[in-house]
This record gives sequence, structure tokens and C-alpha cells, in this order.
Amino acid sequence: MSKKALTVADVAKLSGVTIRALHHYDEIGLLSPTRGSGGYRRYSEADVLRLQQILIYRALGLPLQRIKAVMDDPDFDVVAALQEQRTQLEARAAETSRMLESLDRALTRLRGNTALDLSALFDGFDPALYEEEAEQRWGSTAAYAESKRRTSQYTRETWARINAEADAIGERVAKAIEAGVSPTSEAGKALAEAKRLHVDRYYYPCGRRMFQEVASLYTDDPRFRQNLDRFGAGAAAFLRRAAAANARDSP
Amino acid sequence: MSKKALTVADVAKLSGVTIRALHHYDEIGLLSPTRGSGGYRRYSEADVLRLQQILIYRALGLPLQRIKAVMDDPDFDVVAALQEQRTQLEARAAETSRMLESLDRALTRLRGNTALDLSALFDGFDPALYEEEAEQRWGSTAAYAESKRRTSQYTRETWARINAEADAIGERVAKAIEAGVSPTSEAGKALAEAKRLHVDRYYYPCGRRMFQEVASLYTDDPRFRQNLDRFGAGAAAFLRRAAAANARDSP
DNA sequence: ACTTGACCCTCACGCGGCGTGAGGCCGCAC
DNA sequence: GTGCGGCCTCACGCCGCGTGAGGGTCAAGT
Repeated sequence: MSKKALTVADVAKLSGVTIRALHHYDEIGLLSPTRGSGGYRRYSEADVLRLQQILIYRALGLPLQRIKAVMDDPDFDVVAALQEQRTQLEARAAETSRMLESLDRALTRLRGNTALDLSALFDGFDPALYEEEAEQRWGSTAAYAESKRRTSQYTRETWARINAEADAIGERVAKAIEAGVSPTSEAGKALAEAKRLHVDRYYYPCGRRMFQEVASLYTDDPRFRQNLDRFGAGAAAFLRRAAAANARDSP
Repeated sequence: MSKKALTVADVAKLSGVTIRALHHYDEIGLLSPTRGSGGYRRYSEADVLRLQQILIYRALGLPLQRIKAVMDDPDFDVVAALQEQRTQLEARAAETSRMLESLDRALTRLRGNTALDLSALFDGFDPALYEEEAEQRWGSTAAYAESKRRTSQYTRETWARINAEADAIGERVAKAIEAGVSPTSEAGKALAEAKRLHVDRYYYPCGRRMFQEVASLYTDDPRFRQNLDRFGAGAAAFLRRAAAANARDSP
């Protein structure tokens, strides 16, 4: 009658799961068929029936242990289990879409810039990936918006010029340090002013007092500092002090 | 100057990752700081810088090995890696939303029916979870729509009556089998007709020929068969043959 | 100089759901 | 009896750490 027992391979083909998965379900006690003489697993129709149920729950993403509990413990609240699973899935969905958004933004920026010098914007380090952070920190400021507006229109040649100019300033700073120039001296303040004008012209309007704020990042943010200190050790610190002195001269 | 080295705990607080994660990144060669005299890890600013990058990529869901490749191999195509990641994420998003939809449908059905006898619909087995499948197989048929319309209005008492009636038919079938009645006999056909009228009245319009089709499921689908065979072995098969004979009498 | 307590280190297992062999027994056809 | 296909049981691998266990190191206080 209904005594035809199936082998693992039969059930596997029938249900679409792999043999290994059936072994696994047996191991964890989720689906344990009887055994034949040679130790072969023999799946009854009740087993196949149970497997169907298991697969339905699995398709909803329930952990196997939960499936086991739901099916074996009649006191277990199925609805509660599914609701909990819903919460989990919603969290996963939110997480995934967040990643996708970030990723798309990063891709847009990278694709827009791959032809350019990637270490161009914002004093040198590759902005495409950090822009996410910049957006969060500065996104609401007028300076950031203006900077974005201007830089979006620069051509490759323009970028090359801007970078060359920034490099030139960096090297002048390095030489000043070697020569023992004080950042608070007139020569030091002149360097800070040069840097400030550079930012003011190419990125966003930046007065002396504002530049003092910005220059504090030169030492406090390791990425700015590393970028500046490649011209010479202490360049970032020099500029910061010079910017502060320069700001005190401001009317 | 910039020689202040940080401990694991410092970096952990600073970056928000756990100490264990930093250990892990060291283990897999993703971020390997220098070591102090006592074997302590000493993170330089370059290390912190690198960690920042790592975390940016990690926030996009990239596997650590990929991050390592992207950062250490300058020939590695970052854009391609991100695009691949995008594909993966989209697949995950689709998968998750699919699960959510199925789950919501299951929850709706379960919540609507928990007060009722869950083994009521469609000859006995809990439909709330199988309905997904039923929807796919028969969702487009008029019979399914009609069945859904009718059953949605049944009260608990109605269900009890319907089930009692179905059980009575099942038991009559079992007794007929024990008594040696042939399914193709008049008595057999009468039983098939009783079952058909039951379906026709409570679920959907079902003529004799249509019922023959339906009854083929009684033996072919293990869930139908199990439900019927609980009255007695062979009940499903009996009904199928009887339904076929009954259909041949149809004008 | 010694103790204390806070920090650091290295194993090493665990999770979830199997994939992927390795090495060997079983059953049926010839 | 002998092949060959199918079945079995270990057992490790994956991914990104969490979570101890067991023991060294460092700086401060006594």
C-alpha cells in the first residue's frame, strides 16, 4: 500500500534539496527516517510530508532549530515565531538597502572620477569613499554645498592645475620648516594665507577665521595630516599654527 | 611628533570595533600593527588610517578578503569589486523581500484562522501554510476563487459541521472497504457521489468529471492521501476509483 | 620591592547550514 | 564473484567574529 520507502536520493530529487541537507536534518534531529538493514535511511511518506513542512518554513527563513521547535512542540506559538522572524527579516532588509544606497553613491562618485586624479579633492586624499562621511559631517553647511558645486565642474586639466598648486604650497611649507621659519612669523603667516586663498578660490569661500577652524583638522584628522605631512614632517602642525596666527591679524 | 602608538583598546574605542575584531584583522593579515616589547600591538596612525578605509568597505558589505585585495593589490579593480558586491546585495534584497511577502501572507492566514479548526479546509490538513502552494497551482482557477469566497464566511460552528460530515463520509468509506465493497459498484459510486456533493456544497461547484480530476489528487498528493487514509488504509485509492466509475455514469 | 588590578596576549571552540571530499560498506546486475 | 553505483560515517571548511580560559605585562600605589 503506502509502504514504499524512499532512499535519500529519491527524496532529494523529489524535494529539490541535496542529500547532504537530508543528512544534516537527520543529524540535528529535524527529520530522522527509519533505517533499513544496511543502515540505509528509509523515508516514509510521513517523512516526506514532514519535509514539505520543513521546506515551507525554511523558505520563510526560519532557523532549523526554530522549525524543529515549531513542529515538535505543540505548545510552541507558531504565530509568535513567525512574527519574530518578520522582525529579523525587516532588519535585514533595512540593512541591505542601506548598504545598497551607500554602495551606489560610492560607485557614482568613483565612476565620475576614475579619469581624474583621485587624490585631488579636499587636499588630497581620495574623496570618493570618504565623501559619505563628509556628507554626514558637513552636508548641511553652505561651504560644503558650494565646494561641491564648484568641484563638480572642474575638468581634468583644472584638477591638475589645482593639485600642482596645492603641492607647490606644501613644498614651500616643508622648506620653511627645514629653514627653521616660525609658523607665527610673517613668512609663516604668508604660507597660511596662500593655503587659505587656494581653498577660497577653488573650493569654498573661506575667511581667515574660518580657515583657522579648517586648519585644526589638518592636525586632528589623520587623513588630512598624512596628506600634508607627505611634504615633510610637521607640515600639518606648521600650517595649523600659522593659520591661527594669521587669523589673529584678521580685522 | 606623530609617534604616539595606540593600544588595541584605544583603537577599539576610537573606531567603534571590538578588540576581538582587531585581533581578527591581524590574524587574517588585513591590519597588522607592529608589536611592542611585551608583544602588545601598537597601532600607528597609518594603521588607524587603514582601519578607517577597512570600515568604509566593510560598511558596504564587502568580505574581508576582498577588502584586503582591494587595498593591497593596486591592480585590483575597485569599481568592479563594488559592482559585484552590488549584484550580491541586490540578490539578497530580492530574497529577503520575497521571504517577507510569503511570511506576511502566512501570518495573515494564520491570524485569521487560529480560532478555527486549523485542520479544516480542503479535506483536513492545515491550509494556512500550504495555501501558498495552492495559490500558485490553482490560484487562477474559478473553483479556487469560489472556494475561497465561500470558506471565508464560515463560522466556527459551520466548520465543525462540515468537518463532521467529511469524517462521516470517510468512515463510511473505511467500512465499505472492510466489507469488501468494490469501488466500481453502485455502493462505491454512491460514496464517491456523497464526497463530491460535500465538496460541491461547501467548497466550489464540482461536477462528476471535475471530481474525477480532484480525486486523482487523493492518491497522488501524499497530504490528501494521508488525510483520507487515517479513516482506513486504501480509502484514498477507493475514492479515486469510485470517482472515476461515477464520472463514467455522467450524462 | 612587592602587590594589585587593569590591560594585554594566545589558543580554541562555537555559531548556521550545509559543501565537499575521503575512505569504506551494501545491493543489484551480470 | 565481481563490478559499479549508491549508501554510510567522519571531519574539515566557510565568514566574522563572540566568548571564555589560562597566563603574561604594565603602571600605580604601598
